[in-house]
Amino acid sequence: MTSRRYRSHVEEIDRRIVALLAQDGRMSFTDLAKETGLSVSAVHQRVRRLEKRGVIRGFTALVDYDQIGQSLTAFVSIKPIDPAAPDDAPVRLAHLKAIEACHSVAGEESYILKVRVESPLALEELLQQIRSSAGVSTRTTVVLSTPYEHRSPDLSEE
Amino acid sequence: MTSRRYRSHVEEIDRRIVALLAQDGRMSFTDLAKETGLSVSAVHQRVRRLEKRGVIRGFTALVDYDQIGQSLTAFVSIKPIDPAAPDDAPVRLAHLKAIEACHSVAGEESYILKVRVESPLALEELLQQIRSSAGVSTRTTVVLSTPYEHRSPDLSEE
DNA sequence: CGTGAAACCGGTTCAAA
DNA sequence: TTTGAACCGGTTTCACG
Repeated sequence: MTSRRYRSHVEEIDRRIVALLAQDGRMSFTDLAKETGLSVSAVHQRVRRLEKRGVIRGFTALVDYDQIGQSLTAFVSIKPIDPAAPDDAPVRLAHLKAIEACHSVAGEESYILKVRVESPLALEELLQQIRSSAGVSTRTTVVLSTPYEHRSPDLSEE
Repeated sequence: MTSRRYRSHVEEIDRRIVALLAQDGRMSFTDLAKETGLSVSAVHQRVRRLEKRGVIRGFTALVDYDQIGQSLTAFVSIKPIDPAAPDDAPVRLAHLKAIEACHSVAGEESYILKVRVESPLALEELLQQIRSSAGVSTRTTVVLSTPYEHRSPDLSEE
């Protein structure tokens, strides 16, 4: 153990497992066992525990949405029109399937939404739905291209 | 087939497969076969083809970074200090592991970065590295909480 | 929390249509 | 492109340390 800060051995292995599964979500328990030096069933147990604790929230396929018709991505920042009204935008917007993510943020606006739609027309319609559903004004930044996305942070040192 | 626009049967099945794997990246081929009405090996072939075509770019575990020490998320918008200089920010920034995504965008700024770090101090250091590596000014929006993320768009109608 | 063995189930390949 | 069969390898559970 030569790291500057203390970290228990089990945490170290769990981080390793998480990093490996972030890199390849379908890696087999057999391969995880080889990489971590544990037995297959020990790794199996740890992954189950990580899922139950919510450290691993699930597994997903990374999809190239350009190739399946959802080729317009945008960030939509929203701001309540009535600052006194209850701030329940996330719930009010949850039914809109085009919204991939919703982040509450510090700063001028209150939330940043990441949205994916088929076309500029679909974006226009979506923005109207967002404004009327949540009682907000919107500021939209259209994505032109994405050099990279979904890179997994380095967990070896924190 | 009662959809308004034409779509071939194979496309329909591929979309179904993609949607299912976006929902559960570890779903077995056996279950995919049941859901799609195909045989196991037919589904197997289709998934392989989707991976080769790049429609499925890979598989990953969805990680709760709060629980593993990367608890500060932020969006960093960047703008070149010299607008005449070559615009190679993505390559110049690629070595910074804390940058999870890089989007080229329309509007006031040229790129939006999504970053994850351990602490405010680490964010400060990262911003300095971004500015010096890419020759840009930065505008940072700190994420306070994330009501939802990684929701898969509805592929049934596009 | 770790292990190895046993039983089971899913992945992968193949020839055939 | 599809299928089913056959084989192989991974998953899962178990009793034990």
